[in-house]
Amino acid sequence: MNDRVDWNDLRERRMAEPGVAEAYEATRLAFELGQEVRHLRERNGWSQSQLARAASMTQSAVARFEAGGTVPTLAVLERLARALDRKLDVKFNPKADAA
Amino acid sequence: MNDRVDWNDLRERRMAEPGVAEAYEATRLAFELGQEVRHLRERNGWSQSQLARAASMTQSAVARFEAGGTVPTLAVLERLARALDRKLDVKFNPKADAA
DNA sequence: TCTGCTTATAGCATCAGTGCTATGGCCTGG
DNA sequence: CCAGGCCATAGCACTGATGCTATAAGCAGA
Repeated sequence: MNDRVDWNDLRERRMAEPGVAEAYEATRLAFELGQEVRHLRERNGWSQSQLARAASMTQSAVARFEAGGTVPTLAVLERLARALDRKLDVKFNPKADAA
Repeated sequence: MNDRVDWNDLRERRMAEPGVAEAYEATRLAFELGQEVRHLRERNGWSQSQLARAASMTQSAVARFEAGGTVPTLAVLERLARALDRKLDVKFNPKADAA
């Protein structure tokens, strides 16, 4: 879906930067969250515009987010979760027993 | 420990604003995360400075965060998780079966 | 009491995420 | 062929989160 995208490059370049191993994780997380949201949204048969409305944001913001174009804010994630009728969970789990 | 703090006020006022129910959640989450980190940190017998070093940030940033002064970024949470030898988990769980 | 370590805040600069608006490309149904 | 809906991006302004530096207060311990 994103072949000539520009953010893929951006992301890859970001994750390649030296000493940014942690940032890499954040970027990866952002990407995964984006995919999850897209998944949930499609599961509900909603368009980006609809989700946007439900989450008090714009279609462009949703697109940007789903594409992993930015590392989302907790506030945004919260709104999306609400819109998707989910519960946003953020926690520090022991490495071993991953969730 | 934060009696004459200023952020408590700030936070409370934030959460009181009308139509900011979602933002409220984010603020609350930030607060809880701050407490959790503080807890973990103290459990390890570390000072804010030490944690800061380990997480590539400054003592002031850690203090601000622990006090719930700001809604943290995923990047920061990620770094803190690493420093505390934890795994940052962010997910959209079904409301019913809370985590 | 002076020293040193710890936490709480304050400014200030900078960067990144969001909102908003506007396209462009794609597809599908008139 | 045109209209309309959907998604990907762009450009711009604004706001908020961080980093950095410096300082004040509280608390030992020498």
